[in-house]
Amino acid sequence: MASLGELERAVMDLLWAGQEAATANTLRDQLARTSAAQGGSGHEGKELAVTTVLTVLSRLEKKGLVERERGTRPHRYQAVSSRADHTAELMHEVLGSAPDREAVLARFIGSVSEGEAETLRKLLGQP
Amino acid sequence: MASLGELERAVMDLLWAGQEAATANTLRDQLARTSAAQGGSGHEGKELAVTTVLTVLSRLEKKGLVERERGTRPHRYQAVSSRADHTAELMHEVLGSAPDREAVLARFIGSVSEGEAETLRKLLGQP
DNA sequence: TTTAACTTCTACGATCCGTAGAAGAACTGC
DNA sequence: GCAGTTCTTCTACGGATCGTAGAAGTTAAA
Repeated sequence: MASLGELERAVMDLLWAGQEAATANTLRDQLARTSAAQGGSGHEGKELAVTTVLTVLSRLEKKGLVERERGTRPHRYQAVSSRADHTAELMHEVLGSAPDREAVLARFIGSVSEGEAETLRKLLGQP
Repeated sequence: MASLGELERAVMDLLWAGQEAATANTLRDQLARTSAAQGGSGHEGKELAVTTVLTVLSRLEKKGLVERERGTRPHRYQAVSSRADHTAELMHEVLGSAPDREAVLARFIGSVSEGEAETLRKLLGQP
């Protein structure tokens, strides 16, 4: 139950990019600008209705990806976890469904760049 | 475009498990047996119509996960790549969409079991 | 207290997936 | 060669998810 739609993903990207919690209106404007100019993948320069953004935010909330402050008047929304955390979690999810985890890891490592391999070695440290 | 439905996944699991290419009928029977007894997740003991299996196989073929021998009379189907390869590819796909790959890897490594960390060290070898 | 901003409810069309019947194509035994 | 059987393709429907947004209800501001 982890897959996101195109607009849902665009919204998450904005929430992950900004450090502050955002309102639906802010997000709507950012979506309108994010953005024809950028190489943004898909959801660019659309003038969306605010209700559209609110619906998407509600769905993201139900999925546990977003939380909102209900206290403030324009509710403020923010990502529950960082993009890196979320992505890493997704990777574990994908990996977890395999009965041959070690084989998967082997293939995975096999096609990682040398730079990243180096990073991984550092992260793994000594036994 | 990588996510699979429940039945699609069950079929892939069978194709990945068996080493030989299988026919729709074989798969149908295996699906009927794979199986109430097993802890199979979801798609168990259903008596499916063969056309149902064929439809699913066609969809998997369109997605590039399965290929079929059209020459033989009952067409024979097999997975294009091993489960491990496919899963590793999926992991790369998930990772690839992130601008902060190293951060993701860090989180990922952070929540890997010690046994797997050991495996990873071996796989990475020396610089 | 009227109005403006904001949220919730409801809904519709598109796509995807599980499911399968109907119709068409090919093989097999006579 | 023909009839019956087997197999494939085409078409379709119902449920779920997602993009999209109007209508109605609620709260804050003037």
